[in-house]
Amino acid sequence: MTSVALVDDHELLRTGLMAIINSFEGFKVVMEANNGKQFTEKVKSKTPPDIVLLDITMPIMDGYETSSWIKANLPQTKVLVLSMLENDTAIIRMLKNGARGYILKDSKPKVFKDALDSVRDSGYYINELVSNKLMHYINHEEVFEGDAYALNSLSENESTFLKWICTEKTYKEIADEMCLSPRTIDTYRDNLFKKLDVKTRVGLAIFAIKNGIVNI
Amino acid sequence: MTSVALVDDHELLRTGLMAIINSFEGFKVVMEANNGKQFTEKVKSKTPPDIVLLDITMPIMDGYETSSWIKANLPQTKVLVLSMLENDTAIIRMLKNGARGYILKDSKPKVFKDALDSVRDSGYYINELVSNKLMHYINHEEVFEGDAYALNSLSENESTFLKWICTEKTYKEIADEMCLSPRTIDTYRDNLFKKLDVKTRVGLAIFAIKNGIVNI
DNA sequence: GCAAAAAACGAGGAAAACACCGTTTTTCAC
DNA sequence: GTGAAAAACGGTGTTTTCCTCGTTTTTTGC
Repeated sequence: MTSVALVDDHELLRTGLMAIINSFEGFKVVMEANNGKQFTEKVKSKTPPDIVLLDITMPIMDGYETSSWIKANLPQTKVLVLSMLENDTAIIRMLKNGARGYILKDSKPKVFKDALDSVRDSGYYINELVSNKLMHYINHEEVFEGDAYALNSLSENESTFLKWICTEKTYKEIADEMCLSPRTIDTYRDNLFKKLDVKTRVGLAIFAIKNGIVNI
Repeated sequence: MTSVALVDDHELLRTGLMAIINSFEGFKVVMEANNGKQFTEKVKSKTPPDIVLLDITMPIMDGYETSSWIKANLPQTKVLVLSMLENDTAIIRMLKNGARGYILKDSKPKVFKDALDSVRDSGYYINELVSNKLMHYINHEEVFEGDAYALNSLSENESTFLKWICTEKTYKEIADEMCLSPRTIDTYRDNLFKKLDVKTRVGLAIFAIKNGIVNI
């Protein structure tokens, strides 16, 4: 019997998933959590699950962090990402953080079953989504290195700044909110322009939303 | 037996929901659709369902349109909204378009059951989310009128403009793309600032993304 | 402790965004 | 075809954003 944990902030989706998974031969849901933080706490007092079904966009501790944590602390546990995000950076970043497979929330149940089977049996689920990104990654490593690395290397302040970016505040007002000089905010912006390869504040906002740094 | 249709583009969520609903005493899922358009076609050859569980964000024909269509064409069918969107405009707009209740996708199954029961028995499900918005709406009708109406009344050009807003192009470049004078683009922007009650381009971009006018 | 790297800060200027004054052209009901 | 409404357009000035030249302070590796 393969044990599965569900980590997703949508309780209704979790309930549905649990029904589906428990109906699959050989799988059983043994743990649920609203976010990564809650998972790390719950798993302390339990046997780690074989597979973690992990969402990316979650409050408090998101999927990126959670996957890294699992990779470092629960070497026997395999992460299967279940997300709405379909963009290159999110996929590559999760794979780099130790995920064994990546499926979209609007997949068919058949795909879902295949993914679980494959992760259990071979340790990985390589679908077209993942293989395409991997191929592209091999051929354009520099680009993804820059992008995915940047996403991983965002400092606490830069993440906070990106949240403020997605508001109507001016940079001066953001500086006040973050208790920093406007000039420092300028530096943050210019660094992020380079890191994320965008040229305007709108570009930053779109990036932040696309990658789940802010939830709107 | 109350018949239920599921209209949502996330197949996995639909499968889970179906399992949950069929486990409820007295409810049965009789129809599924990926979007509003598919629903309107499927329902032609069938008995209309008693309740439609309707998502907002969908390709081709979204929840707003679908709810209006149901209101006009299937007077016996009651719409219960199941969405991720928690913003005032979306809720008010769906209620105006005939929805009988509005629950979030991260609700607990208990809430979900209550909502279905209530819509079946009394025709409505008034939870805190809805009653708060309704109360606020009563007291600030002009505001919501403006907001919800604006969303409905965006012209073709304004929608196109909002798509360009979510890029890194300058207004001058947008003017070129849309074959209009920069001055006209200025007018579009100023009108939308008033209509949507925002002050900056970032505000416009967030609004466009939040309300599904652009898909990122 | 010391050099290197990273973070925070400063001044000044060009470009874009925003605000306010408007006019001309097009559309459309009557 | 006429008047009203909507759409497109113009000029000017302020504020914000973006860019370029930096310096000072703090953190980090050795």
